[in-house]
Amino acid sequence: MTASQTTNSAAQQINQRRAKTITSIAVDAIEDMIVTGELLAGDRINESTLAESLGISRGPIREACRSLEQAGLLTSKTNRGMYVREVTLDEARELYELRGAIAGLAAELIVRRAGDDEIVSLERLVDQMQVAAEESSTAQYYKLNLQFHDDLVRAARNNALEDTYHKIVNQLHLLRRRGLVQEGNLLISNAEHRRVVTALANRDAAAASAALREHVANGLTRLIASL
Amino acid sequence: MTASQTTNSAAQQINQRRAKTITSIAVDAIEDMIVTGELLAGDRINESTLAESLGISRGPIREACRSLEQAGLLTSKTNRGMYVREVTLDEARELYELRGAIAGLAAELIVRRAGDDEIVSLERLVDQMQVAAEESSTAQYYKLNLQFHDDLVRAARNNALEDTYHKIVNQLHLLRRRGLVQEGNLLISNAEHRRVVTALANRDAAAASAALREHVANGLTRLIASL
DNA sequence: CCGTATTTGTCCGTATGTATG
DNA sequence: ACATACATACGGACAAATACG
Repeated sequence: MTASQTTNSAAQQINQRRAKTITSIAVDAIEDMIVTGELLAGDRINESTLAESLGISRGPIREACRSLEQAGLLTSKTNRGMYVREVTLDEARELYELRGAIAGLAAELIVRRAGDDEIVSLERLVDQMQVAAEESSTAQYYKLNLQFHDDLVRAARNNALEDTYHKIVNQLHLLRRRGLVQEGNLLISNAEHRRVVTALANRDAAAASAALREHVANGLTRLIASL
Repeated sequence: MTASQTTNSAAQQINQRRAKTITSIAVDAIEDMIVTGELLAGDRINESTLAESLGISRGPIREACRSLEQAGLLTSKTNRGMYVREVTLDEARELYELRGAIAGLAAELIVRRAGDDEIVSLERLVDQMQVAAEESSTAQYYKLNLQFHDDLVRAARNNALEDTYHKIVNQLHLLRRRGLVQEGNLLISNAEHRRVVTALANRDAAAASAALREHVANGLTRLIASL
C-alpha cells in the first residue's frame, strides 16, 4: 500500500508479458525518452530520479546506461554521471562518411546475394515514396524512407553490417539541431533511391554501390544546407 | 585481517594510481582475461566468483559486462548469465566484409587528409615488417602489423571509423580457432602492405582503397586456409 | 574559500525466479 | 518432482566527489 502501488507502471509489465529483464526495459525507456525528445542532447541522467519514476532500482538503470554508452547514445563523466550524447556537426560528418562506406558495401552484397523478390520489394517502396513526395507528405515519406534503408541493409545479409549501420543512424539522431528530411528535397532524394534500385535490379554492383554512397553523401550535404 | 587482506589486488590499485572506477578496472580485467586466453570463447562468467577474485562487488562486474556485451565481446542469455562470445566462421566472414569496406574508406580518407609524414611513417613500418618477415620473426611481425593497422585507421582522422574498426578487430580475436598471422604468408602479406602505402604515397585514393580492401579480403582467405 | 546538499560509485544482505541435474 | 546453483533485482547504507550557496 505504499508508493509501490502508484509508481510501478514499468515493474508491472514484467509480471504480465514475456519476462523482459528490468535492464532491457530501462534501455528501451531511455531510448524512448531520447527519441521522443523527453531527454535532449546534453541532458544529465539522474539515476535516483529515473529509477523512481520507472519504479525500479538504481542497479538496472546503471547497467542500461553502460549499454547505451557503448552504443554511442550516452557519454559518462566519472563522478558526474551519464549524459545524453551531443553529436557535433563534425562528428555527424564522420558518421556520414562511415555510413556511406557501409551502405556501399551493402549495395555490393545485395547484388551478390539478394533475391529478385527483395529487390522488387525495394522498388515498390520507392514507388510509394514517389507518391508521398509528390503529395509532399513529409511524415509518410520519412517513415517509408526509414523502412527502405532498413530493408536495404537487411537484404545484405550481414548482421555485423546491419548492427553497425543502425548504431550509426541512432547516433545521427542526436545531432544537436536535428534536421529531418527536408521538404523541398523529397523528389531529389527519391530520384537517388530510384538510381540505387535500378542498379540493383541490373545487378550492377559498382553502380549500385556508387549510387548509394552518393545518396548518403548528398544526405549530409542536405543536412548541412538545412542548418 | 579477513580475506580482504589477501584478495584486494585490484581494489588497492584505485587507492594508489589515478582513481579509475572499479567498473573500468573490471572491463580491463575481463578484456585481459579474454586476450590472454584465461577466458575462452563460450565460457560463462560467474559474477560472484569473478567479483571475489578481483576483490570487488558484483555491481561493477555487471556494469562491465553490459559494456562488453555491446562491444560484441560477451553475449548475455537471460537468467543464464554472460558468456564470452563465440565467433563462428560465418560471423568472421561478415566481420571481414565490414572491415574491408571500412579499411577502404580509411584509405580514401588518408589520401585526402593525412600528411606526408604520416604516410612516410607507415612506409617505415612496412620496411620493419619486411625485415621481420625475412627473419620469420612471427611475433615481431604480428606486433608491427597491429601497429600498422592502428596507425592506418588513426591517420584517416575519423573517430567513428576508428572505434568501429577496433570493435571489429576485437571481435575477430574471438574466432573459435584463432589463427594468427600464418608463418609462410608474412612476405605475401607485407607485399600487400607495400602496395597500399605506395598508392597512399602517390595519393591515389582508388588504388589505395582497392589494395587495402584486397589485403583484408586476402586476410580472410588466409584465415580460412589455416583452419 | 568554506560548509552543505546532492549525486555518483560502491558494497552488502537478501529475496525471488529460473535453469540444471 | 526436487534441490541446488545462479542470475536478477531490490533496498539500505556510506564514502567520496561534485555542485551550490
